[in-house]
Amino acid sequence: MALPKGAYNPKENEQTILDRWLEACAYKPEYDPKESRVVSFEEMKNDSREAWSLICPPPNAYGRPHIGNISGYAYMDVMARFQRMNGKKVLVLPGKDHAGLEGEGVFVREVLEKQKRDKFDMKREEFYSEMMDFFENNMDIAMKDEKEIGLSADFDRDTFTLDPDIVETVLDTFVEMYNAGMIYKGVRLINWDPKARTAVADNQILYKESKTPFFYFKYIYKTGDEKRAIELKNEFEGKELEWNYERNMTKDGKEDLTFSYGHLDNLEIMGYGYSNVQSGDKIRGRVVGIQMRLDSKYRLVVIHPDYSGDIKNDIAQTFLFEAKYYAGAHILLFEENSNDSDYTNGFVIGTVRPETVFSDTAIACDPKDERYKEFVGKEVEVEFLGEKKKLNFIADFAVDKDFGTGLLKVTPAHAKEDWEIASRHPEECLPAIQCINYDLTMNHISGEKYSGKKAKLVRTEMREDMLKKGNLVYVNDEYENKIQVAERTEAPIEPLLSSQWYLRYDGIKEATILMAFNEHNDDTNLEQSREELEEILEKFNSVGANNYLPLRNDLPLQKSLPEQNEDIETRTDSKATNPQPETHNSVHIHPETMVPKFNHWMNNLRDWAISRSLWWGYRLPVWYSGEVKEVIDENGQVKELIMQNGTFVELEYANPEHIKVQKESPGESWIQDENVLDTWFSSGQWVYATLRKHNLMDEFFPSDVMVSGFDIMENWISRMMMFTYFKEKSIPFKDVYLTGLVKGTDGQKMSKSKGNLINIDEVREKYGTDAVRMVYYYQNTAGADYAMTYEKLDTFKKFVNKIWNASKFVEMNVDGSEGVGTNNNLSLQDFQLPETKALFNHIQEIKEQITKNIESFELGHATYNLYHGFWHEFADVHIEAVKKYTYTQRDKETGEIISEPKAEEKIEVGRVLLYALKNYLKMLHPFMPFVTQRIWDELEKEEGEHEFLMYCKW
RNA sequence: GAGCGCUUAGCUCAGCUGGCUAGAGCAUUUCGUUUACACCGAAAGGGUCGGGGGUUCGAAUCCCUCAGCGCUCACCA
Repeated sequence: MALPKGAYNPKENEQTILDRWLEACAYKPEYDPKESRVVSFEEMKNDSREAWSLICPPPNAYGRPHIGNISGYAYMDVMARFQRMNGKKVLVLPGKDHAGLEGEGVFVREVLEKQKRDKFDMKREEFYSEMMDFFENNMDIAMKDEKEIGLSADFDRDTFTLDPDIVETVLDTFVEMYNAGMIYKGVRLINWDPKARTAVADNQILYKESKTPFFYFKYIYKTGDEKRAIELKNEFEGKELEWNYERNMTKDGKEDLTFSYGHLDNLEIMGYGYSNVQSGDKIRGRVVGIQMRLDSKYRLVVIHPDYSGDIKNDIAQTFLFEAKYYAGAHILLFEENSNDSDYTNGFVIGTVRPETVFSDTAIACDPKDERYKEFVGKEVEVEFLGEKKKLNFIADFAVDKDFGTGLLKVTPAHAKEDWEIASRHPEECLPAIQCINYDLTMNHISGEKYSGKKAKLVRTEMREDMLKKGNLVYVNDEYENKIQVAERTEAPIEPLLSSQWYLRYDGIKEATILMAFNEHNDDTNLEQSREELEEILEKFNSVGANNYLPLRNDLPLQKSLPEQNEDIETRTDSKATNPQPETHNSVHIHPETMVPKFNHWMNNLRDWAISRSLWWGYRLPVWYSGEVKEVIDENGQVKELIMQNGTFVELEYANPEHIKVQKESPGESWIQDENVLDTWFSSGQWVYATLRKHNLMDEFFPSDVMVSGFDIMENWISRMMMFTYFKEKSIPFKDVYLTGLVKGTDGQKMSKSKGNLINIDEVREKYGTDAVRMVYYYQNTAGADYAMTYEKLDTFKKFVNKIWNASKFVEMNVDGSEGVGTNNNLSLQDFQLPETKALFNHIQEIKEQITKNIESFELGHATYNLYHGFWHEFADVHIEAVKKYTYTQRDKETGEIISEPKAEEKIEVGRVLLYALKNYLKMLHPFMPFVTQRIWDELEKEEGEHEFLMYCKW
């Protein structure tokens, strides 16, 4: 019964201790610390201890948990052990994630490709079952890591996202949401990867710098006064005029065009080719053209008689410059062309993709743009390449009046931004028309000449054609932009229409914003006030989603967006008036600074595309009564057809003869949708899905804390809140602790190429698990990144050893002493000596600080208190101070005994030392479970002190 | 472009709602100790708390502004 000599050896002790905990089932809520045994499930439920639960975020089960996952376990474990020590019945529920897209990717790469096999040679069932084997194998490895870092979780209840019970819950939710009108199928814009022939998610897109010709083309618009233009031409062609200069404008930067303006009779005059004109001077120049504007005003264009530049090109650029100030201007060059089509006005629009013009459904301008005001809300008939078509003219805040000519062609089928504009103006902009096929050839919508040709080729051909037909104004060949490229294939993304399943967030979104509502949510952060949100929610809950929401259809949700120029004065302190939410129905995010970020995300939520064309995951519980295919019809609209009695008819999403949404097949002839659900659809249900599976809802729901990396706060935390609200009308958890990013040994972001990766086995072996854990906690704050450096590891290895040695000292001084007494009931009155009193007080103070810090999730502070308190106060000050009562004092030179320790004093010192040590061990235990348990094992227990520190009273 | 954050000792970082001479670890220098611990102890040096301005009796801490860096989102027809 004595701690062995020498330094603490973690390797020798950790496994033994871990095995004892596991064998005793000490991690399970069924463990009864009073009787030190495992009770039945029913007994556990009747156990009156307060329940506390934490559901572990499931790591991707295709490999070992990474250092970030493991750091998460360390945080979770502190909380769990702390709660046990405070007498709670604790459930820590671990799990593993199937990681749909990524999981399938890893399996295909790591297993199939190495075996030179192809997914598409396999049957779906065969593929699925092989993958399941692969995952099951990996899950055991992952669980080993969880155990070794000391995570005190109920490993018997480890849950996989594809466990049958979980699948049931997830699919039930899908059906319920569908029935509530929240899940719908619709034709929407997707990011089409033409190389992989699949849709890719927004976050799998990269942006690549590229030089693309930028076309300014004209939608010819006849104003009916072309005759007047011809008269002006005849009157002024080639004449030299003398006119009064009014103002001089110099274009900044590289393009050295100089303009001047003036009047002659009733005609405005614009001259160029003039420079350094003095105010008030007369200007003389030759008329080269007439500029017409959509409001039918005319302007003569003149150049300096000595001008020797490239008139045509200069005028084109002049025109662009002008277009910024005068809508729809058009210039006639008298010497260049006499084709009548050149006398027309038009809407000039810039684009890098003229081939999509055939899909335009509207022309949009900035609502603040005075130039086009008179056209907004009207239908205009325009001409392009000799064809007439009608377009709606709309105003939308997404258009910037200062960019280009301030006009935007709305092409909902082929541009994301346009799709969004269209969704705000469905009447004017929809249905979308698709003119490009999935193989990037043009389809029938683009007319006979281009149909069947590659879109890129058509773009070049159109340049010529537009010029001939008077539709081309100017091309900037030096234009630089960023094009979207698929991350995997590097193929340029083509936005196209395709049918997808979507989840509409209405109702659950408002609920979630309210859940996280706190003092950070002032009016500047939220589109809607708390009152409005509550109103929406009340409506959502009282009438049911189906009545509240617009019916499912393939139109995007109509939504009014706020005016951009809100009065900034309203920003003032709404902070003070915002009521704090009730504790029981709100989620507290730590650190609070993440809340505005969270709100930003929530306010910008769009309908979520939940289907993925994969095999690994939850296949959609959707059934079709016949074969389904997607086509582009004669009007360019993407439609799904379904085989009915031998012919294809249009698939009606609301027709139960065509589609049924249910878990079981409606019958043999019904065909199940090929897609699986996005992984977040299941992880978003993780809290209640796991607790339901284990029949623990009554006891442990809602859970207490969720620990997660801050990088998935938006994707995961918010979805758990939304799903849980939908399904349980409750918060999923009370607190969210966000962890930062673990950086490498050199303080840089960990990456294989930098060679700064941490090998967890190696580090644990060399420094011990307790030291590794301390590095995660020490001086770290929620959400902050931190580096796992060898210096820090070394520091805490030494700290572990310091605890070890100080314990040996205490042991030496209490061993055999009588009357150490009931440590749990000691008070200041039990101590007489100033040194023992001081130590006793120190323990009270530090305990108070540490308790407060753990409860407020300030683990960095708590470990700082512990490190500093144990080492520099307990060991360096207090232990040194009491030594004089326990040592025989000798004269340094002679070696003669000066004084002997007094028995009474020695006992008192022993008592306070043991008291201090035991309390420190308890306080250290949640952070450093192994070494503290090891030392605890050596100490004599008093009544009420449990064999396991995690069940000792805090 | 928008949102959020960071900038404190040579290095890595704490410092929460403003308050006594601004802290820790590592590193550096000096001294000490071998009766818990050399994986030790005592002490020292080292900081215009990114720059500038403001509020205040008082600011690293609050406000404004500038600069540099980082993350996230959106990318401009």
